Amino acid sequence: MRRDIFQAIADPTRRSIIALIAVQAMTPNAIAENFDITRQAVSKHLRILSECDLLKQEQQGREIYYQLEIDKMKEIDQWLEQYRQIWESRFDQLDTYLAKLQKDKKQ
Amino acid sequence: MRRDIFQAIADPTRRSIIALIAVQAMTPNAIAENFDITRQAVSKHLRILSECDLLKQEQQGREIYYQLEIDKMKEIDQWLEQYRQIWESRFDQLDTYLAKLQKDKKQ
DNA sequence: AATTTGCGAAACCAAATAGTTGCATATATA
DNA sequence: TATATATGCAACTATTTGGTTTCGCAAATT
Repeated sequence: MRRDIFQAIADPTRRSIIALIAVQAMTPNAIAENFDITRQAVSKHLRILSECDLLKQEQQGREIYYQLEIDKMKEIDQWLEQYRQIWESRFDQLDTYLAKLQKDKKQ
Repeated sequence: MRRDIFQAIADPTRRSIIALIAVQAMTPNAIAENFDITRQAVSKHLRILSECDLLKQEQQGREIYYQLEIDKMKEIDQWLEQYRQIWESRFDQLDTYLAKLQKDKKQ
């Protein structure tokens, strides 16, 4: 079973859960109140998010508080870095122009 | 059919295709040479990436050059922004500490 | 003109996904 | 002690996904 952060954030419900938890740690029941799906479905999302280390748990009696592991989000940022370099570069447009010249040459 | 950029980058093959095309525009055949799947499978990935405006096409005779629409990648960056604010903030640790105090109070 | 090449579309398939219901268990509370 | 609550897990289901093979078409090549 593939389980990485990109697959984790692919689901819109999971992105909403991440946004919720980013503000403050919450229990599965409290989270589920914000969605139209069952608590069990939320629990499965929490498991998926936990499996790729996006969440950490803290048990408080019979309640479990889920909290966002914000550092893990940096992985996406790191992946984006290579593309950020492209769009921030002023040579960007030049490259495109050169590629077009290359293609036109073939015609 | 759901089709957004987060679902598009969820697949590792598609992320590789994005990385390839980021360097220079390529034809489906040329892209497929880099993978162990059929050209048709690559074509389906290209369609998915195109459907969420991550790629643009340029026809050159019977060849089609696919190019990365780098601006679209900024959407991910924008989504990350809210979390970047969290991890870059020095109040980050304070918030966590306050949340813990809150929870401990309940015990 | 006949053939090869580059491509997309369609039909099909196995596996993964996101949801459900039902259940077991541990902790609070009456 | 009996009951209510919070949670995770398992079994099941419909849909989506990522791949395949087969096909048709248009552009290049012979």
